[in-house]
Amino acid sequence: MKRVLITSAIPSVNGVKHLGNLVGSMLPADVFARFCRARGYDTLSICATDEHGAPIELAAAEDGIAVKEYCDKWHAVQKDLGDRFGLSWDHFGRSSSPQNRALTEHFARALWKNGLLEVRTTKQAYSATDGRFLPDRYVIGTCPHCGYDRARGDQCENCTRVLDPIDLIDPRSAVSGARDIEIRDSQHLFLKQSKFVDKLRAWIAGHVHDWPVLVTSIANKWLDEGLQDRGITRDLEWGIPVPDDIAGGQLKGKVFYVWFDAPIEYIGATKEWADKNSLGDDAWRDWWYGDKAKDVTYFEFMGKDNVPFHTIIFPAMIMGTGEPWKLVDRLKGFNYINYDGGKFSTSGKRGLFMDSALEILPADYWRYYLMANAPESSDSNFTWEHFAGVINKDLADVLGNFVNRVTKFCVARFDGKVPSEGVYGEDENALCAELDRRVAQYTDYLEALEFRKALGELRAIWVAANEYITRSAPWTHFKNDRAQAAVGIRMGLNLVHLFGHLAWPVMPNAARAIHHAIQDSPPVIPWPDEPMKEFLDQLEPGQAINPPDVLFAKITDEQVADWQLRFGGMGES
RNA sequence: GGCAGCGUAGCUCAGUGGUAGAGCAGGGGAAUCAUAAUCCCUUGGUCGGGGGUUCAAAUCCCUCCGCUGCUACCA
Repeated sequence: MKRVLITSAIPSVNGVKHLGNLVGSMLPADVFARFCRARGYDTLSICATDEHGAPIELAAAEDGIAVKEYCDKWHAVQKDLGDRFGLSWDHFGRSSSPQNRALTEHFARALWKNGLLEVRTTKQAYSATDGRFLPDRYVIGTCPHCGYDRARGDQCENCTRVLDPIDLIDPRSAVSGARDIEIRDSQHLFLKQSKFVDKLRAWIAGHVHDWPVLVTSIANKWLDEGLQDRGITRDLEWGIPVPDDIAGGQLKGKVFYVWFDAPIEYIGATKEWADKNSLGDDAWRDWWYGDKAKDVTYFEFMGKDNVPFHTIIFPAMIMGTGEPWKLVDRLKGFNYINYDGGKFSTSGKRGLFMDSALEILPADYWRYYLMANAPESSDSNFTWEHFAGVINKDLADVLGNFVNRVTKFCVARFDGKVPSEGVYGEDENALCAELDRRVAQYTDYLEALEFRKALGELRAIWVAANEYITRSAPWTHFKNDRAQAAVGIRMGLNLVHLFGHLAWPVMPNAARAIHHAIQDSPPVIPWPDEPMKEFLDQLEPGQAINPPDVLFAKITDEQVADWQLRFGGMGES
């Protein structure tokens, strides 16, 4: 059986994610995972919260709670929102887990043993008032180039020049405002990325045809600019401590850089999953390690900001262990979705976040819209008018109304049972032939991770059903040829049944409601692989149906106006 | 500054050498089962500007303009 491993870039634990975060990683990963399960593949879908890094430490401090407590709280919130969005992870882990700590230590030891890590002394900003080293971006001061007085230590926002905290005039702590910034020596571990350039280049060259241009161009850009060795430890309290047996204990009290342990958490979370279900070590290792994992196809989903970490640093780490860990096979990167012409912003609370999205509409509305307009070839733009137009036309009018008109007619004229009279003729054969093509195309697009095109094809399938029922016109035939009307409605009901199957990866709840109009559905609604002539002729005549209530309520102009007001935006960023 | 992506119909986007496309919006018609939902026909573009290669360019090359992103301690 085909084995498919799916990971989505792990979201930072701090706060509720916005729709931009969702559309580039978690949502497409879930649509694909559901599709794979529907096709009967052996599928493992993994995500987690990324719980390390200076911003998280500082956010906890701001809330006046311990970092552990902060992470517990927001992990639970994100898990709950994921569940409510229908994200069907096999496991939603935590990068702070003991499993990830053990694996991170393992990776570091293997890299150390292979001579691919080295200790270097770096100059770091330190504030005695804060009692801590400050990451570059947490030192602010006056830009030496343009005089902007709130330049960050890593870059001046005003003139965009890249800076070093040492360059700043009148430097101060962004945490406390303290001015006692001094530069101290600090020792850190560096990953000798420069040793991997040729290997990485060859590996990436092998994927120019199955990765998006976006991904290979970002990866090659990093290689072309020359890979610098990268610091993989930080002077922080919260994180995975560097074990004493590395570098003779010189790094006591330091933790690994968040981007060192975060990708390892894909593996860590898989071990968490195995442990939680008492499956034993082989259960997780067979997905990731050695010969048993060779038949696994590994898919990663992420926004473009994550691409360098997944095409350069993490692969270098894996290659550097010299151990047979799985490298990604298919890397799907996404651009950004903008909100009313500006950026989504977590800190600026601009845009639409997962919790408020669910307050106003069910998850499936968002799932459909976001995948149908996924930012695959370039950034895309969310506007309330466009959103309402798509939902109303595609979901309410084309799909929802089809289900409604067919089931209502069946109740009114055929006693709410699948009619038995008549036999399929030329029109039905032609429809089956068309749907054979279209369903195959839809399937191919999903296999190819072309979500926007896939959903366009799904929509075309719904349109084909409306065209058929118009040609078939059972409401006309009913008056003098009941058998002819029965054929149209029987096919109509079979089409509704088909829609329940086809929509499930994208809209699991709506798909279930549609399927329920015909009959109960299994937990995983399987993919309709058989010829349409068979699939669309399988409902038992005489079987009772359950006409649903309105499946998709239309969005009114008043709602659009209300939401625009409530969620701000309107072009300002 | 450097690099990358993008620029095609009013809007959102397909289209990598061979007669400019889809959906939505707009216009006309049909139908009346249905959430006034559907179906058919249709208006609409010198493919960001300019130059070049070619029998042929939205597509390849050069150049300019615009938007967006990245630029390694924000993930």
